[in-house]
Order: sequence, then structure tokens, then C-alpha cells
Amino acid sequence: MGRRSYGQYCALAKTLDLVGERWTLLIVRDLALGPKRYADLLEGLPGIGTSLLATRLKHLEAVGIAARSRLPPPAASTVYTLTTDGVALVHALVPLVAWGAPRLLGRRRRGETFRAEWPLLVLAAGVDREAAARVRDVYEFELDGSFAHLRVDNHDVAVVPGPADRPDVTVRIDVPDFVAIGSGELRIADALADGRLHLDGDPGAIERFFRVFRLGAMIDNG
Amino acid sequence: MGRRSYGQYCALAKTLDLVGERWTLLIVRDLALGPKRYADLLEGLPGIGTSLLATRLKHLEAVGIAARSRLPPPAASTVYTLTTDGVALVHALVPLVAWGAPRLLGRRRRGETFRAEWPLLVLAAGVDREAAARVRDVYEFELDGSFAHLRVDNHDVAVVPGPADRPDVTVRIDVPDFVAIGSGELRIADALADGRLHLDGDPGAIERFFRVFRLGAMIDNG
DNA sequence: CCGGATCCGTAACGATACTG
DNA sequence: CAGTATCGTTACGGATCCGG
Repeated sequence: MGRRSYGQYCALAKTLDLVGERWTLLIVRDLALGPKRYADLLEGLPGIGTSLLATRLKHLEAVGIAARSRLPPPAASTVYTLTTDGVALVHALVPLVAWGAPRLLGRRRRGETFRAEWPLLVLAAGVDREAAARVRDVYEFELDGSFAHLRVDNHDVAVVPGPADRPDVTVRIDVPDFVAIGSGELRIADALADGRLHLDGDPGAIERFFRVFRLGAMIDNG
Repeated sequence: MGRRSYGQYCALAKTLDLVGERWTLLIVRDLALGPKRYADLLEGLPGIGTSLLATRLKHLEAVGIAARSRLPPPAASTVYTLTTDGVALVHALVPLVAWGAPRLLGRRRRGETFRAEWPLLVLAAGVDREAAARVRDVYEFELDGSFAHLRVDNHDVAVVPGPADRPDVTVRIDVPDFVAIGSGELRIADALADGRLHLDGDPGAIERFFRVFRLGAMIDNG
């Protein structure tokens, strides 16, 4: 019949009633990267059953986390997006990610899928919108051989899969080192010095990059 | 065989591999209230199967989130506690709770279990340890008719179920109003003015309460 | 009585096939 | 492309049983 519920008057239990089932939060993560078609989601979530994805999407739409839009011709396809509540939910996941990353991520194992845009979501969530005013830059990342970029456009940030066209800054680093910087175990200055982090671009753009994503504190103190 | 995994090199997916299964995070929540016996946990999680609880506890212990201690006689029983990683995980859940509370909690429905200590965990997580130095107070809460209290003792806070012995401050409020204050929709000053919030105790203790739990901003601006 | 383990029916999930 | 239908497998829920 109905959905399984914990039956508790507790915000955590209610939240888990809503989004605690298998795959739900990973769907939300992928929608955080922008509008996705059903097939895009399926491809990014290997192992999910097609019918389960349909069920989850219907539920996310019903509870106001996702929305389904029908693009006009010639695109003529359905896409799913996050509502503002959905975007807020993504922000609420960042501390959970910050908890798990240094403890669980380790080195990549054979068979594990990876997309450079996943780690970038954390950066994008930490954007300083004031500092991003009138900034119009593209920062490209190569993480473990996979490319994605951040597009900053006057207060707004988008995470985009794949290499950038003509990036203002390019960043190359391993995921474990990226995580170590994020958790304060590794200073950016040290990572640059021993070649674990490569940063290219004009100094002005690099300085904007640090400012917009609040990385100042990570440069030389933990 | 083994546990089900998403097989993704992503901190969110790894975190959910670890603690995303049914009941796991609610067990963590209850352990955040202090050492619990197996039977205590069973009672606080109506609907969980006894064998599932045992499985979850074994897993939480194996991954370093919980620990099992054997109390010496005459208490002679086993208790489960959180490790420091487990406590960190509880802190990482607070934004998720802050997301869900104003959106999902609503009014309490028939049959929903409730414990006043659950909302207090959020307050306790937000303690200002500096401000709590040399403070030694007990703040009692009556939320929807259920009692619990916060025990501040020189930098440390504990959430304790039930009424307090001789509280320095007593607080009485409905859960929806408590949530509205936490989310900034309701100002403490307004809630006091129209009788939705009752605060008793000597002015010095009340002022320490506000300071220790960083409630200053909620008094008269959102 | 506490701390589980065992067993079994039901619900959720995963994989594949199929359809508008 | 965007799903639905079906079916085998796994996970969960409830009850009972068992050892210290």
C-alpha cells in the first residue's frame, strides 16, 4: 500500500521517510548538475532498475523536490530539474559529504564509476555569491583523468561535465588530494609546491577563483 | 553475500553505502543521546526487528561509528556509544534536519512517537563551547508535553530525557513554534510576547542560555 | 530480564523484456 | 526516448526461541 514510514515526530525520521530510500539522494545529486533526461539519469546510476527510477522520479516530483518539464520542439523531450527545495536539500547534503569524503573515499577502486562533476558540486555549493558579482570565468578541472568545469557568471555557478572551451583557469589534481585540501589536511601552498596540484591561468583569474570559492583559508593554513 | 553498494567513487554514495540503509541513522541519533543498551534502542525504535537492530549495531561498530562497552558489575550490561567519528556524523546531520524540520514536521499526528530530547540534539550540536566555559546550568524543556533537559557543564553539553531536578531555566513551547524559531520564521521576542514561548529562570541564567546556544540572532531579527 | 539468533511471510529492489 | 510489466532475489518486519 502506502510508503513505509518510521512513524516518528522527528525531523530526521521525516526527512528519511521522504528521501532516505535507496537511490533517492543520488538522483538528487545528479539533478543538481542541471536538467537531466530519464536516459541521462539511468546512465549515471548504473544498477538502478528502470522502473525504480520512474518510481523515484514520480515521488520526488510529488513531494516538490524535483520537477518535470517538457522541452518545446525541436528538442521535444522531458527533462527533470530540481525545485528550490531540491537545491536547498543539496546544500544540506554537503556536510554529510564532508564527513564521508576524508573517511571513506580512499583511492579509486576498479569498477567504481567516477565523474569529475561530483566533487565540483561541493565547490559550487560553497560559492560566495557576493564575490561572484560581475565575475565571468570558466574554471576547468581534471580530476583522476576526468574533466569538468565550473562556469561562474555574475553571481551564478554551474557545474558542467567535460572539458571547457577556453578556460580561464585549469586545475589538475588527484581526488584524494582534492579531498585532503577540502578537509584541511593538505594546504594548497604545499600541494602546489610538491606538484600534487597544478594550477594554470592568469594570476587575476586564479585570484578570483580563490575568492569566489572561499579557498583563501586553505592556501597556507589548515 | 556482502553488503549492497552503489559502486561509485563519490563521497555521497560511499556515505550512503555506510549509513544509508533503513534505521541506521535513527540508531545513530539515539546513540547521540548517550550510552544506550540494546533494549533501550529497541524501545526507542518501534517497528525495527530485533535481529535487524543487532545487524545494524554490529555494522556501526565494525565501521567505527559506534562502540560496544561492557559495564562492570553490578550494572553488568552492555551499552553502545558513539565514537568521535559517530559524533561528527551527528553534526553532519544537523543541516539535513534543518532542511526537513520546517518543511515536513507540521503538527504531530496520532500514533507518531515523540521525545523532547530529539529537538534538543540540534540545540546541543550548536553549542558554543567557548561561551560554555565555566557555565554549569541545567535548562529544562517542555515540548508538546514531553520533558527533557540540557546539562551544560564547563564546555560540555548533554541532552537528558525527562524533567530536570532543579533547572536554572525552564522553557515551554510547541514543536512547530520551536521549529519556526530555528528556521528564522518566528522571532523569540514575538513568541514570548504572544505567549507561545514561556521562559522562566533568573535573568543571568537565561542570558547564559542564549549565549551558550547562540540564540542571540533569533531574539529580534530573523 | 537482557542480548541477541532463527525462522518465515511480505515488501522492496535489480534485471530483463516489452511498449507507446 | 521514456517509461511499464514481469519475475527472481534480497532486505526488512514480526514472532518465537535461546543462552547467560
